[in-house]
Amino acid sequence: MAEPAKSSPLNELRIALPSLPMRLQEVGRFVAANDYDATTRSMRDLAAVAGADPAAFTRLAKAIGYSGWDELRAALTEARRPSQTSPFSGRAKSRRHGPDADVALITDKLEAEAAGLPRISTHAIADAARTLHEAKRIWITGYRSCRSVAELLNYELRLFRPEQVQLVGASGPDDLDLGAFRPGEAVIVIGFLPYTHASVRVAQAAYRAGAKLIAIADSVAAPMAEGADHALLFEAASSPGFFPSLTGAIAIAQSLAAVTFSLGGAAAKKRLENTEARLAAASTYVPEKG
Amino acid sequence: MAEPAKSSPLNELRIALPSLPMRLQEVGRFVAANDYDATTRSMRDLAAVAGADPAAFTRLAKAIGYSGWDELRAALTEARRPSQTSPFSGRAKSRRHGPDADVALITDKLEAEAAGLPRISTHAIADAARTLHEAKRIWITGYRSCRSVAELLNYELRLFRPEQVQLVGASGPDDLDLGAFRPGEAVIVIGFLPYTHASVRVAQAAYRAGAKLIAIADSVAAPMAEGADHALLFEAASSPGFFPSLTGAIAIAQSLAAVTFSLGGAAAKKRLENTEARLAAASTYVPEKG
DNA sequence: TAGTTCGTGCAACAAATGTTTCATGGCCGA
DNA sequence: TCGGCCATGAAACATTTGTTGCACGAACTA
Repeated sequence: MAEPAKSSPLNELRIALPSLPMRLQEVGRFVAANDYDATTRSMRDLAAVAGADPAAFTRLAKAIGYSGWDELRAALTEARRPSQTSPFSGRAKSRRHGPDADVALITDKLEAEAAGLPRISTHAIADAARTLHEAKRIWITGYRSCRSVAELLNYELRLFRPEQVQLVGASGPDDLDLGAFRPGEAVIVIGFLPYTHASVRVAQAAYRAGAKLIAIADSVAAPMAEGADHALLFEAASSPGFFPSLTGAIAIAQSLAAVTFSLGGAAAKKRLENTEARLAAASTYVPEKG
Repeated sequence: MAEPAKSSPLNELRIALPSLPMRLQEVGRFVAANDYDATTRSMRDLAAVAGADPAAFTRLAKAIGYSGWDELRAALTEARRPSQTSPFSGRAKSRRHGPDADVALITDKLEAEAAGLPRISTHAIADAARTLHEAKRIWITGYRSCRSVAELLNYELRLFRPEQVQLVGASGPDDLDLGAFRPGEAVIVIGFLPYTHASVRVAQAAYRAGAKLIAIADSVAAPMAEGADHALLFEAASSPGFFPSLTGAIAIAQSLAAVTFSLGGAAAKKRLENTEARLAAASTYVPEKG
């Protein structure tokens, strides 16, 4: 009993998938991966592309609780209906109690974050990327929740500049790295209110060492942004009483990496391809099914 | 001759409309206004809704240059295919050279990400949060770039449930943790295309152990989302040639943490306050200046 | 080992689809 | 007013659709 929410037909399919016979799993995955074609093409067409028996689709539909393929397809069709883009469009925002309160809370949060993204200064990011491009070495710092942003940046930059990018504190105490800053290098510090002492120390160390400083922060008043060569600002403030939002910081980090890669030109592309080839060779990834 | 650009079937229809017989105009307008149903429902269904003769649809198709209704519908279907991820397709996207190219690139990226955020299923997040709330223990997994999301989630959840949240692989090889999954616990897996083998293994381990599985992924077709109790989907596809976007995943993670905290009520609030007090006492943060 | 169940492909089935034909009715020009 | 033309709806058509019954083979049980 207590079905876990029959929300969408794709969901039901996904949930039931592991307990299905092998061939039904195959066609089920095919439907999940090509749900648009599932709603528009005929069963036999799908079977031909998927390399399966037409009957399998009927059986699949019945296996997950529908009377037949027609009914499943109708459900998929309704789920994809474009006018349904915002099922909450009413925006009643009852906000009172019950589960709806939580939903409204998320909706508000997402909308606020979506609104904040376009406010990011793209020119500042482009300038900062140029600094990164010219840097002999790149240090990245982030503490507490900002550590996740720092690590993402570290990961993406290392994809095409593996030897020159390093996370501060990755291979020992931070203090060791702080002494290693040199002119011609770039230091990225990520942080927002309340600011950690450690991040401020990094910023100061970068300043003293004559390294370029790029601050990703929530305010020009942030201590680590003071005197930074580049200040990339995002909006962290969100629904009161909750953790600040890192969505903007992540968006900045990703854009920064993308532009830096773009500036890297053919050389960066080559490096990235090498990295990807190495990962593929190690069979890190699940092969895509044609 | 000299067709005025056969861009989209809807366009051809619109252009040819005035020169058509009255009843064909009616049907044509109906198709233009309900093109989604035109691609999914049958000709007779449409005729019933439009209050017209089924044959009119065939005649309409032939009147604007198609061999029949099937061919027109196929054209409409292709025109609506979602793989053309750019709803802004108009977008001249000068993209030429110079510094403006980079700026335009970031702007596009941010806009696309902002558009993707409201499409996240808030109900699914609320449901998943309820599962987390009831879980005796919470495991979090993410590899490669998704590790940053996993760590953010780990950080935020540990703020108010320190003893019950753990990053898979944080204290030794992953395999040790995989064997520790138990019924009544929750496992969160984050990943997108290309999927790592490791993340799929975690999902399977969770399934076998009878633990609740929450998948944060870019598609219902993601291997780790199969059979998951909750699938939270975001859009990772971004500007071609660049890394997939994690903005959506971060937004989901933050919302999940926020709602879970909200469900925790007074107890969670108390825990969070304790944690904050401890951090402040260690003078981790720079004091705010009044 | 023998018996049973279950998954799977093939082929035949009835229903539904798109198309065509035909008859009707209105319109315009002679 | 008559005759040809075209638009239109209804019905018959061949095709395609989704479905189901059946047979074969693998996996499991006793």
